[in-house]
Amino acid sequence: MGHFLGITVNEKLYIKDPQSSELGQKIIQNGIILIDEIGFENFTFRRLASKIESTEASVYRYFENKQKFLIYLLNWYWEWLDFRLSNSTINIKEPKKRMTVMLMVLIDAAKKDLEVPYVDEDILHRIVIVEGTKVYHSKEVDQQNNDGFFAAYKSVSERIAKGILDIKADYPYPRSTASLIIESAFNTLYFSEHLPRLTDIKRDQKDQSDELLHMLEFYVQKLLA
Amino acid sequence: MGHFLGITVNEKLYIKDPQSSELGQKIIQNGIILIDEIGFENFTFRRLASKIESTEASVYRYFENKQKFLIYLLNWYWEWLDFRLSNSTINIKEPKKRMTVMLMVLIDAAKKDLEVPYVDEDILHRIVIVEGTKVYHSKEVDQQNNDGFFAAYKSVSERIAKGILDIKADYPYPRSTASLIIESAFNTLYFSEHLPRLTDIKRDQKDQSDELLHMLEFYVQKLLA
DNA sequence: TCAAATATAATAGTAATACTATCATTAACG
DNA sequence: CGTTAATGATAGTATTACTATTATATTTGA
Repeated sequence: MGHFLGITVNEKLYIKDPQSSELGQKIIQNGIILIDEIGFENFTFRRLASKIESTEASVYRYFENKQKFLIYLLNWYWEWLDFRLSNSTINIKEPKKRMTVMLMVLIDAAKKDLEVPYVDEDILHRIVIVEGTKVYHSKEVDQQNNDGFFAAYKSVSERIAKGILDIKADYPYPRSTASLIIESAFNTLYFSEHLPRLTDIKRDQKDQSDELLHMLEFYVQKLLA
Repeated sequence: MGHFLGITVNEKLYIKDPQSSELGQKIIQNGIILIDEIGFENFTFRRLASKIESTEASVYRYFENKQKFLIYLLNWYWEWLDFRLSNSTINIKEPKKRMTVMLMVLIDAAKKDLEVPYVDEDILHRIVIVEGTKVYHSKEVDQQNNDGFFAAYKSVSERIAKGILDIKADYPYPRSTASLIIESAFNTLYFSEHLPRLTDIKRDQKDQSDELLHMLEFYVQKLLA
């Protein structure tokens, strides 16, 4: 079982729980840094092992392969985000206000309420933006979905869908719109940096996340009008 | 330069124009089929060569590597889609009607108006849905963007953004919304098949693309209200 | 406290991948 | 008819993605 204040990751994603040992935590910590630095396609267990001054074989004792490792990290992120979404809205009764807070948490503009020493959540957030959709766009998606690899992502999505229905109970597309909001948030952050012609949010402006929040609120408000 | 009724693909994406020779066309045709069958991660030039009874070295004479090959195929698709969007709306003056037609073309519900013998557009469409976002989510994105690898995609997106502004000239987020529409359309088709809890559109229903069209029209109508 | 179990390190090895190079053969072209 | 261009055949290299084996250090618990 996973550790540390409740971030539990699907057991099928690892061979030996990396949160349970020092080496495992170093793998997580430096894996996040390395994937962010060189990108997932260039990332190898050999390089990671060398970075942490361990061996390839040792890393393989924790994770079957780098794909599972990435899914593990993303799962960790979605569990963490799901916790933060839950935690930050627990005392807010008004549906629209709840939605605003969820959007803030989603784009990471809210302050962190759960810190784990071996996970840099900001770097992990970047990884989720860049590599997030790769894991379910594979030939193994159906098998992996059966194994519950995407449960945490679906939980986040359903939480937002529920927030939509709380605002407007007869809204016809809560799930699609929830996915749309999540993907729009991430795409905007990525596009503003790399493909600016695909978005209206500028990278340079210092209140970028304000602008993004306004846009997402605009979407929600218009769609649920 | 590219061939066949105007599908021209960025020259930097290939070493030798595959549309100009029989072997090149076989590479395109069977490459599409093979990627669809086994997925891009399992796809290799060796396997492709064996499928077309040629050699790895021969395939490498056309494309530098499989990543460029995928970008080539996606580019081909975006050029083709851009042409169809343009072609199918050229005589429609009413902005809302134009948008509807564009949405229909986007989800492939409209009949084809340009057929190329060595490209199965339906299979290619599936590849775009599954592998489409992988190409720009890489460490090379900025260099590749400079080289114009995503120009065709941006052209499609801008065409839709323009369609949005034609309906409502002061709409604040035309580009983001255009991206959102494209990605929503593709995600819905993928999710309905593999991660149905992330969408409200069911796979089984026989009028699936009708439902998808309705949803996209709902989005456009609400957002531009 | 000693023996046993466990975790990691060190090393080696294999099959597949992602190419590059060379040379022979065929087709096409002027 | 001779030259050029395209493809095929074959081989080779570096890297990747693992698996296996043995040695050593650490922890545990009887």
